[in-house]
Amino acid sequence: MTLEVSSAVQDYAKAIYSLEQRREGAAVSTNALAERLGVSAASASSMVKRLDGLGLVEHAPYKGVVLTQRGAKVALEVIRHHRLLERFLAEELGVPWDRVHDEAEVLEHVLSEELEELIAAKLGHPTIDPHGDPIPTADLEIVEPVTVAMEVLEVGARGLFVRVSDTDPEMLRYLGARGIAPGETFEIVEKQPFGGPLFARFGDEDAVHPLGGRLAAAMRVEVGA
Amino acid sequence: MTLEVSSAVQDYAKAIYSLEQRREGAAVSTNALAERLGVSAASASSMVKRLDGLGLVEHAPYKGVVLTQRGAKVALEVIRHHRLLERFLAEELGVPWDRVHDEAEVLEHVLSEELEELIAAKLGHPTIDPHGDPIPTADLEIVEPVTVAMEVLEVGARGLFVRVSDTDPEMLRYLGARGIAPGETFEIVEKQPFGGPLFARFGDEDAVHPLGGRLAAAMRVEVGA
DNA sequence: ATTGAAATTTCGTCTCGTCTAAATTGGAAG
DNA sequence: CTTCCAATTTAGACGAGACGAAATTTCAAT
Repeated sequence: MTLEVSSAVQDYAKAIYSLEQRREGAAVSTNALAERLGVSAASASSMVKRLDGLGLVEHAPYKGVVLTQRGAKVALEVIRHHRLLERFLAEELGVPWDRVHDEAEVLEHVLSEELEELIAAKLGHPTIDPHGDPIPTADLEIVEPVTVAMEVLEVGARGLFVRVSDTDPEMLRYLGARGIAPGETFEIVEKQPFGGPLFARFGDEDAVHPLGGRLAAAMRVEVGA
Repeated sequence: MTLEVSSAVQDYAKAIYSLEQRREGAAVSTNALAERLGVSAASASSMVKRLDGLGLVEHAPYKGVVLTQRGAKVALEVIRHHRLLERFLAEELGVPWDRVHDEAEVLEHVLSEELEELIAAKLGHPTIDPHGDPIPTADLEIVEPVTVAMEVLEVGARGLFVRVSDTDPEMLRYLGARGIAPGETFEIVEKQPFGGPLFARFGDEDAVHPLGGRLAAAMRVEVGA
């Protein structure tokens, strides 16, 4: 068995963590993991065995995988690095928000703990990244806010646009070009039937933006207020 | 033959470049390379073959290795990353100068060209790093200033402390604790015989500092007023 | 209960970068 | 001109991480 928590191991831990979130804590299938990471099912399967050997996951063969305490710690450490870096790149270096994800994806694995701390301090210990994703604290606590997809809302709903997936640059550029970012309040002014687009006003702007398809699914909001 | 310029390949190119500098352009021996990188001679030998296959070096078996144009470009790109990062870490994040080297050593391999440019711009396109080493320009030109080791100087010599190796944190902490950094003028006030230490005054301070052994060898200076 | 498709794992192989041990070469000293 | 030593290269192996193909398991549908 191996002893090192390599970049690859970190990526697997992060992916499992993220898939566990989505599936409400249920075991993560090898296939889902493979797809998420863009590797073959065979690769994911053998890597899962390694993670098990490292004590980072519980693996019930053919039944999926669940992070252990230690595995979650590895994942949250990398996620903290990733989101702090995204925030840092956006805020201190002016990297456009549709590109911070890819940059952070490689930097996250080589960020030392000292540098992590210096960056966090410089930013004033932020709690969310540019896409609205929460940043785990230094002792790896994280609060996932309860949100719903924008697409489920009905006309008249008001709320706060909270977060959006950081993985699709296209989508982020689209939102960015229209000045729509997490932190804005909104109101649904119209909704087309049969899963059609909805139309929303953001902040105190007059403009009404059509939101449909994958976009309305990716945008997470807090309702009420 | 392989096609990728991996981190390892970059490290070898960088090491060869640095050893070529030291040996005034002469071919670099496999042994010197191995020692520099902390790997076995066998590893260096096989890697040299790969670099040759990649067109990054000319390898005359048993005679040593010389960087090609392409190889030098790879080396200078990494050196630019390294030194820009050192400067950035020191200036923007307050990393102590004896630690910037190790941080930069890993970050240099994952820095994108966009980020490199943003960092350079933010720093105002600096030409030297915190240890006084010149930073290659964006089109990879570099000017190595002509310097001599401080240890060869005689009493009465005046000049400018220009650079010091970034690889020995101990040494850097020692100098830092005494407020001695590249950019300071100095004057030699005393020199002990038989390769003994010399004594120098820096800047407009009154304090006289003894400098001997590896320290006086590592400090590079420009002489003459 | 049986069967068949889908998910998963196993098997054998590949590249990268390292190692040790063994073979080879070059050059200096006699 | 030989001999011998140090430097170098070759040979063989390994671990990490990936792959495709083949075997296995699960599970839903009959």
